[in-house]
Amino acid sequence: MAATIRDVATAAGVSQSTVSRALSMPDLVNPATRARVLAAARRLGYQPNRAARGLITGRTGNLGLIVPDLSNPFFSSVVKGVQAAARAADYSLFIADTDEEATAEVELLLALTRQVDGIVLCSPRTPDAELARVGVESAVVLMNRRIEGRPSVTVDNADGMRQAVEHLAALGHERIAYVAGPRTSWSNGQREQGLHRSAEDTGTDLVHLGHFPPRFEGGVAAADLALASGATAVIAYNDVVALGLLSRLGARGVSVPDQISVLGCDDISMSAMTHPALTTVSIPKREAGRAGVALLLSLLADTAAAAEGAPAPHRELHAQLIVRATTGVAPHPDRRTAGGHSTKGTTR
Amino acid sequence: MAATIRDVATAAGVSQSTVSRALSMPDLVNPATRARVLAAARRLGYQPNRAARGLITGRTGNLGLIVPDLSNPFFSSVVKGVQAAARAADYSLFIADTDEEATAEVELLLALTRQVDGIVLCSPRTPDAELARVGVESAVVLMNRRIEGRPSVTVDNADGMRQAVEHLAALGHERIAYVAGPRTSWSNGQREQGLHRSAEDTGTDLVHLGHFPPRFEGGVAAADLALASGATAVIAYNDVVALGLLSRLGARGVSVPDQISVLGCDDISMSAMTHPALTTVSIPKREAGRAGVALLLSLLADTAAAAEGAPAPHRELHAQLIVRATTGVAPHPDRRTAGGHSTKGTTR
DNA sequence: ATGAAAGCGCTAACAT
DNA sequence: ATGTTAGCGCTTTCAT
Repeated sequence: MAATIRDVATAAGVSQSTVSRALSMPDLVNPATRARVLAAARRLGYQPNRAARGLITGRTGNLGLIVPDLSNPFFSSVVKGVQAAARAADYSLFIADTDEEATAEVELLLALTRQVDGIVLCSPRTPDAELARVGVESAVVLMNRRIEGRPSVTVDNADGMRQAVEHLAALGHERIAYVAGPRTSWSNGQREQGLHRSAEDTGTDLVHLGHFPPRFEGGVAAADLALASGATAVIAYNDVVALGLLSRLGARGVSVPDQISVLGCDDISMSAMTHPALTTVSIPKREAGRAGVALLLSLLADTAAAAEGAPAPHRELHAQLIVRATTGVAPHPDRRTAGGHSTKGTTR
Repeated sequence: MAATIRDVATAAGVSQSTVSRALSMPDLVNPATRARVLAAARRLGYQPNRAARGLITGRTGNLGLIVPDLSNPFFSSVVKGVQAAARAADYSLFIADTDEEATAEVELLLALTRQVDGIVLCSPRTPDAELARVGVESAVVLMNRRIEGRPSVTVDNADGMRQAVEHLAALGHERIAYVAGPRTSWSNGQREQGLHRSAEDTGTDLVHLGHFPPRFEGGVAAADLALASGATAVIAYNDVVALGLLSRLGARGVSVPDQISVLGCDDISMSAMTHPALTTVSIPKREAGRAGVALLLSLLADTAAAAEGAPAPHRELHAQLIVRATTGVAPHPDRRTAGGHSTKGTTR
């Protein structure tokens, strides 16, 4: 059996309380006895039982994180951020993967709530109404979803899309296709809004394709539609879909970016490793994870304020267009100053 | 406050013991009272406090997983397998990321041990000797590392490499370069052994390059050495390194697989998404995760056997060469039956 | 079949 | 500055 606080107390010749205090409120004990206690603790390899502590303090020292798919590189990065922030604050982290199932989300939420002080719910698939109905004890921070009255961390997806459209418009593109992600995705909705607004502002035609599953195969399937649409540039719901586009376009012998430009979103690490590399709208994934934990901790710090009808805190992060040295985005084929394309332009 | 077992007892008009029994030993209570208890529990939204239960049963119902880097796609897949298996067995999962730091590994091991029944330690970076010194209460299963007397799950890396070499030899390659991974990696050691043995068996020249960091940049850095080595085929420590090779070779205008063949290892999902797709040695990552949990659970089931000097259980999984439709591997440039290369062969 | 009571390891009043 | 006591929510004897 592992050493308990009693063993340490006996070994140090003091009472349990003294041991407890020596460990968690060091200034309240005599330096000499504290030293004795610490020595005994180390000698016995004592590790406090956090479950027992939580039973009385009401705080578990654990946080929970629920994500749709751990093997999706987007979520891996978020998880990494959450994990780092949790550890820095001396919290342990429960992680659960729902396999994209909305029902598993509520289930896990309920199962976790008793074991943690707070939960980060990442990119929830559960409908707003149902999510509102779930009453959990723990503090819950939503990530990549905004619900009025709920703490949340989001990214300015619409602005990210605006940057993308303005970039393409500046390069002379007049007709842009968007390969849409899942209908139920909040992020996709935000992105569509941003696209439509900035397409209008820049006087660009926007062709809406999909919805497609947010995977490689989604991009493969969308490629032919994108070509047929007459668009000279395609924006994909995310980088993985953009990679699918690149693959299918390559297979059809269509050159990127010479014949058509491809733009991704998320800035997963793979997006920099392809030929050509992807121009993409970078989402600060790790930062979002950190921010989620920070929000959670602030919520836990003053539960009083939370009980009062204080407005739910919300943190919005910035999305940033990334253009790489070699990239899948080029000027409109007819508007290039360099190369022999200008002739072609006047021929029309 | 959340409902406790007392609240349920009061609501159902029975004692705490009866509620407890109704929930965990259903046959020991009268069906009628059980129904009453369950109804009350549901009505109050009762969720048992697992920490309190663990305090008395000595089992936490939690498992721990320690990995070097969550955002590495290899580990994401392993995590996914562990997570699924844990959930299926009604265990919650603590996950910790060490950021590749060996010291963090021991630290986390110590911190986790009190909160979990068992731990999967994935691809440990800690030296054997130090790892042996760490005495943890919980059952620990090693993954991707074999230490005598310790339960572990490994993959037959050497055989995977043998398959790769035999494939290349059959295609006529006579000189193969290996871009080595980290010196301290157990897997890399296994792979090197397999490579050397099968190179000898097939009468192939093996050129050893590196060690290189197991990242994209590692492959980029190794590409020029590989070209200069005179090898007609390169095997990379893993797929990410192989992608780095592809990138740099492409930048130098070297055609893959026409001029040089590239082979990866791990079968991360990205390996199927490139142009050309990677031929790779597939490691059953999810399966390894599942196997780790299975081993852990069997260990927990009969702690008696574990206490007796029963041999530490070990599970070895199979690695499998994957050749895709379009791939980065082709026959030796001089030995191709199709195309105009045969002339070139005789010219020499 | 059910209830009463003890106790898991720990912290937080309340003494001293 | 330290010790004593009660009790967190639960399971498990031991009675009944």
